[in-house]
Amino acid sequence: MSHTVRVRFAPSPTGPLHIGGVRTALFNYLFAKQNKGSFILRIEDTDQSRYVAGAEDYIETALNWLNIPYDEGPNKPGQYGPYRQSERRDLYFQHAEQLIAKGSAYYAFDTPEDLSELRRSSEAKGETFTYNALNRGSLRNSLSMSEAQTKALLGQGAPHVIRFKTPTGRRVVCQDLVRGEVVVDSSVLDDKILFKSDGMPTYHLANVVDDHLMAISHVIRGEEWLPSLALHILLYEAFDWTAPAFAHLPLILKPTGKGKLSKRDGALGGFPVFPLEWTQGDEVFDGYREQGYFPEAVLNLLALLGWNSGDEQEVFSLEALTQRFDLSRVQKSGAKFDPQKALWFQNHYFQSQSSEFLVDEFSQWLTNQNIAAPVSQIESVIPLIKERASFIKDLWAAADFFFQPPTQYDEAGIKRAVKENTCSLITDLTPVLNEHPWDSEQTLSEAVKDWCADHGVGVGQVMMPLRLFLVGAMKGPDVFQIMMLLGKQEVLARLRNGLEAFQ
RNA sequence: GGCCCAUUCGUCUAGUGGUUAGGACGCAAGGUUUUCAUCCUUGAAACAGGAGUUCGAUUCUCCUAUGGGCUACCA
Repeated sequence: MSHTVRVRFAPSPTGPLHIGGVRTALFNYLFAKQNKGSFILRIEDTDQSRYVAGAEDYIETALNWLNIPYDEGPNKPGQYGPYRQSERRDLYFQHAEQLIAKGSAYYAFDTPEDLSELRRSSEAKGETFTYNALNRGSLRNSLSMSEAQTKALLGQGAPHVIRFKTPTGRRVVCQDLVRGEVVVDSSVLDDKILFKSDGMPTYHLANVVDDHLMAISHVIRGEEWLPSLALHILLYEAFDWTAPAFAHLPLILKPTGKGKLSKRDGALGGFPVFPLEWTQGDEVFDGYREQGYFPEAVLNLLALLGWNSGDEQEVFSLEALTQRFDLSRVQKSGAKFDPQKALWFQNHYFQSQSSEFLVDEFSQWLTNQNIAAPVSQIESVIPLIKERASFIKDLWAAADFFFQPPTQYDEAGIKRAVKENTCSLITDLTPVLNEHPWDSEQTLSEAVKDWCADHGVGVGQVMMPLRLFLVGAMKGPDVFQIMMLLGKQEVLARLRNGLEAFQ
């Protein structure tokens, strides 16, 4: 096939996009880019009752933050607009009527109450009510009524829907790019509503009409749509249209427990489920961006959920993914989300950032926290603590002692470092430090070690309390590096504080 | 219940009709770091079960089990 590749991401603005949706968007984006095609954003807002203000903006912002922008969409119209389904309702109505004219659809006047009553009584008998060829003849629709009756009802403006007249006894063979052949017997399908009584289409109609009208070549969507695939194939047939190619992506599952990942799993498991923070009422849902994840880390971890390159590479830039992505290597089974691996990816990308970038980001963070710190100090500190952090905010925990003296000393550290003779040792060592020219960590280190040797003192007996007094805990980079950065006056002051605390 | 999809270490996964079934995350042990983190080395850890096809099945087929999805005038 040499057709132009056009794919779409078609979320419903009913709330924030979660990472499953983000992954669908990513796979669509990758497929479009690697085939020099177009990535289209279509907003599927046909359910007015579930519409959530702000959700569409959220989708736009999330795609931008992740650096996977669309080529055509609501805010970047191409020649196939509009890109919001609510703005295309006439199109759907025309096409539904077209189907009726062809005998592939019909009007139905059953009320929701009628239908739920039918479902209830079926269930009571241990059966399932299905609106299809078996009973459509005995329900209130244009198939069971005379033409005059139907016309009269329509003329009165009686509430009605348009249903698909599912062909019976068809063995519908669907081709899926990740699953191969999926066969469904059309007799088990029900006559799905295509057009609702509120004047809006359902997903099934809108989706098929739009994908056709927008010249979509490949439909890449979540596995939750696989059961509807046969219906969609039948709809393309009824319209006499060529169906696009389909690929159904495996679902992202909860890290523990059962079922697909959902909104509240994040709070339970301590990891974000959403790319960006989202507030709903008084509930706040965590976002990767707000947690400090880098977009490239999020993209990478999502890409590896349900796809792999076939070799042992796991770290991919967006460019590399665009090169290597392959629909046929998409996994068939659902993937449990692993928050630990997410952290690992973030750490990896954090470590590969330049010091300049980290200095900028950390300076910004400090400013936001109202912590004053000279840039020169930050520049010196970053290389020393970078490998101890995975997020910008971690840098503070790893480096706070560079900017302020310890206000308390870690209990376990005291136990390890402070012995009976510690204070006298440090007291005796102080003049040595005071007289030292403080020219390099090398000579400083030699001076302290020589002193230890001269006095028959184990180096550890001195190093441990030095660290504790300077840092406040048994952590951090090399003690002499810390001393050089802090400067003689500050070091001596902290040692005095320490001595006071433990004398 | 019905329909559809799936099933390799705890998790994400590679893989083949004959392999010591490979990697990554996590975990454990050791080493480096006179601290912590990093890093390095090593280790434990899997083909859901049963039939069948075959000289031989983790690989192919069927059944069972388990998991997942769908079953709305939601998408």
